[in-house]
Amino acid sequence: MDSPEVTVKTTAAAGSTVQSSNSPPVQESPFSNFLRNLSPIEPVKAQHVSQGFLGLNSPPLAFTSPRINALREASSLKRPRYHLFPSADVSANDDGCKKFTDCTGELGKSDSLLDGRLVADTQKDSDLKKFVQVQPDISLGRVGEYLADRTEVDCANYTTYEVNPDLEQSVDLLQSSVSSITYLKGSISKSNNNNEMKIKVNAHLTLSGKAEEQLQGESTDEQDCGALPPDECNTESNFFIDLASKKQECDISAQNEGSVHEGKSACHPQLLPEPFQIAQTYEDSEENAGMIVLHGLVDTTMHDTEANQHQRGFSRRCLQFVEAQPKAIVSSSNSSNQASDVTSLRAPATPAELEGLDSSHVDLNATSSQRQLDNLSQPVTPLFLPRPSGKSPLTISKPPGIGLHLNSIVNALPKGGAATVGIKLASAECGMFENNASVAVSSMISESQSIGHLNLSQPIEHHETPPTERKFNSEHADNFEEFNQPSPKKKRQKSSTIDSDGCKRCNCKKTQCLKLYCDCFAAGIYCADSCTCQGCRNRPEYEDTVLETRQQIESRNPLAFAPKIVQHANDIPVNNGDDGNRSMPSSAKHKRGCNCKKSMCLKKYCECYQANVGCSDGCRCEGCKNSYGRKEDYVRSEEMLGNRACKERSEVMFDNKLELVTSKKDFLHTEFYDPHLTPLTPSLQCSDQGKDAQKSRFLSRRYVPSPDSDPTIRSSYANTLRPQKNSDSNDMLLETSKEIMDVDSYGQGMDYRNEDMMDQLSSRGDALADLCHLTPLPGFPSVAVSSSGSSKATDWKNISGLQLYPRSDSLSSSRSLHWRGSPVTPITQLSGNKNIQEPDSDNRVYDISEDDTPDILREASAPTKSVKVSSPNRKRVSPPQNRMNEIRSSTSGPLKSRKFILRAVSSFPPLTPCIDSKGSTNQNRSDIEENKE
DNA sequence: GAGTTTGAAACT
DNA sequence: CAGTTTCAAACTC
Repeated sequence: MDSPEVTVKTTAAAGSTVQSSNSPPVQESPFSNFLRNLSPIEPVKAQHVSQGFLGLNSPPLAFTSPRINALREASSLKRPRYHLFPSADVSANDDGCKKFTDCTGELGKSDSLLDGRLVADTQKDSDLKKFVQVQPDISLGRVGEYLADRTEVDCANYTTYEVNPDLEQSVDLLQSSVSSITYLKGSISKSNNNNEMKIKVNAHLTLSGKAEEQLQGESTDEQDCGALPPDECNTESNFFIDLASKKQECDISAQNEGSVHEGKSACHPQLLPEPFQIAQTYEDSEENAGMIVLHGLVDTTMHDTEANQHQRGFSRRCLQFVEAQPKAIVSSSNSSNQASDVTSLRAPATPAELEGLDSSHVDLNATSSQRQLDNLSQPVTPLFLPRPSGKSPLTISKPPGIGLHLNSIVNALPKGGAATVGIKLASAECGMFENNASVAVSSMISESQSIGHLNLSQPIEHHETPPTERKFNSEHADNFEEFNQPSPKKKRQKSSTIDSDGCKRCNCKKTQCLKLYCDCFAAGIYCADSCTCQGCRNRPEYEDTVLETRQQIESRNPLAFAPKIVQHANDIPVNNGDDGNRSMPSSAKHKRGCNCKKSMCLKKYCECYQANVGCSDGCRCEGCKNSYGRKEDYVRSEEMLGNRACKERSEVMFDNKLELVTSKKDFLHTEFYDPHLTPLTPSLQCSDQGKDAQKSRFLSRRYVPSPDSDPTIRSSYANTLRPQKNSDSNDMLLETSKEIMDVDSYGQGMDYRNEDMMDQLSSRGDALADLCHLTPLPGFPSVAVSSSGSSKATDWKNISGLQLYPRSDSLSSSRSLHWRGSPVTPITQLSGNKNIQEPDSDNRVYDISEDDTPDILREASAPTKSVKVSSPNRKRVSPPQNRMNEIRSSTSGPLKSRKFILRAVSSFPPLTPCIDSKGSTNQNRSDIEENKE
């Protein structure tokens, strides 16, 4: 674990571009050696395992929990991730959020809320400052950065934070003596009178010091409403930010960097690689409870039953399978010894506080926005993590997903414009028990990404939801739908399946809501009161039954609960739409594909269409006229892309190799160590596809509100990406990063993330591109695995990156990153690596990312896309979990290839790209902003 | 709101 | 794996 921390720092530094000067020695020594010694694959596994289950450093206590808990965790764990993604999406996509907000005033409010709140609470800030003063090294600075990014704070301010001499020293110390570690946690929670926004920030800092020091500080603020605008008070939201996982920090930081704009460059990414876990939980006292958890890493230490309980409390309606959330929560709450808990902030406030601590650099501009957001009460910000490196804050855990359940998507996205983030989060909370894997990943975020809305949370207890909140939620939900779906149909959905809250509501009569026929069940959420189902057993009361049933279903089809929509590597924009607006979320596609015969994929009978995704090669549809993209077009585009991608990649690689080397080293460190933490980030970092982006579609968009609704986002997005496609490697990177982000976002959150990511990546896009090329990470087998739904916690943990998988689709190059996260991926990579330049590679990546299970299966398979995956028949094909595990663990066949790759890479770590990407982000961001404007 | 259509899920 | 049945959403009236 020690090493990871160090690596993180180094990576951060690299990201900042300051790499060479500051961290070089430190960075390389521990990690590089380690990496060199270890085969690339192995390290990843080891870390991965440790993190996943054990929690980063945390003791296995959490795991010790009874089997029952374990089961839940397995499923629940995934869920949390899921949540994470959404949140991550939000956080990561700050820019995107803004854009989104711009498009929809409400959304903008939500964004502003986070920022504004943060800013608003000066007191909190003071508290934070104190905390910070006590331990300057603490990663909190990162948080501040992150916040700053959100608020568009000057980088300089962060730099002060980030560049803590202490940290650097600590790094050195670490090198010299790994044994000593300082662990810090800061948890900040804030509760509002009416609405509770609790943000707990647990920052674990590991300082390699001679002596081990544990600092604990807790501060609790309950200023809330008083300080905050009354609006905020309306809803209760709990944010938990755990900065526990070091590894994740790297990823996050990299991602976050994107958020930081120009200032980033100035800022030095020296922040320690501390894991961040940010979990946001929204509770509608009434009905809705949503939690978003961002875990870079899962701290086992953090796990507490309390956390679980807490969670449950929050997610009333949602099944709680995720470990991550609980952990995060627990960590914040318990933080028994290790961490200092600072509770006080509302989500928004926290960032501000953090910033304030350091230098109060953060711009308070957000305040105005804050107020706007206040009403929302939904914490959009939740997920942000401050980056160690400083410049840009962070990355957000990507949503799990990319792959979103259709259901989840529906729930999460569509309705509220303003609350998009919150909504997403809520959706995730709501339901998603998805597969273990899915949960873990997303998530997206997200996993699959989605957040339960207010309704989701409805616990039995909380049936009562204040009308006001409900309205609020419903409104958001509506917005969401608008985004996702064509305006005309929105209404329909609302009336029928989606309830005011934006949550699904079913009408099952014979299945007791325990089969996939039930949208609620399929989405991993409990049925709500609004459901008109008969004999419903998909309720918290029947949790055991639900879990059992789920397991059964998963046993038959591991991917049953995995997100149905996966992002695609290809970017080819598909505007098939009848509506010009409706460009496809090109990058996304339905995992299994549809089988429509009479609807021509123009009605919601078609799952692809329903998800606002174009049909792909996996579809068996007849007479496809999917407005989001026809199957035919898809196939063609892919063919075309394959060739182009190869060429581009090869070119870029050569150009950028040199530059990348340094950055890569850092990156590798971070990745290896961090992979677990932030599976999502990798994808972002490595988006190979960026290159391919041209070809590739914009999958992520699908998550994003429908183009129609959200022109701004798209436009910015499109602008940034497309124009640059072919030109420079940097451009490529940017594009890729964007895509990645989209993918990552898991759908909804994706866009935002992308933006951030872009920013981060932009500066070092070149490096990233190279890396991508150089280190063909396998897509994300892991993701696939996770999605596959290994219900088991272990799998989930291993897969931690699952959420990422969605992204993986988009990014071929990113594979490397993914690869880290998921051991399995390597296999694919291997095959892919050889042929990085090969045309097929794109496809492969694509496939990997796309398919949940397929990846695993593919392992051995050659680069060629696996049409199979998409084939409808696959439905039940999901690979056995065991197998997946084996694959992950197994180093045999794949390993060889991996080793080969790694060695080559050793000179430049695949990870480095991430850093670079981060650095680049700034530029990207600016671009994005411009586009927005 | 009732009835029909549709395609996924489940079953054989 | 293919074919059939069941199911509930989507859709129409």
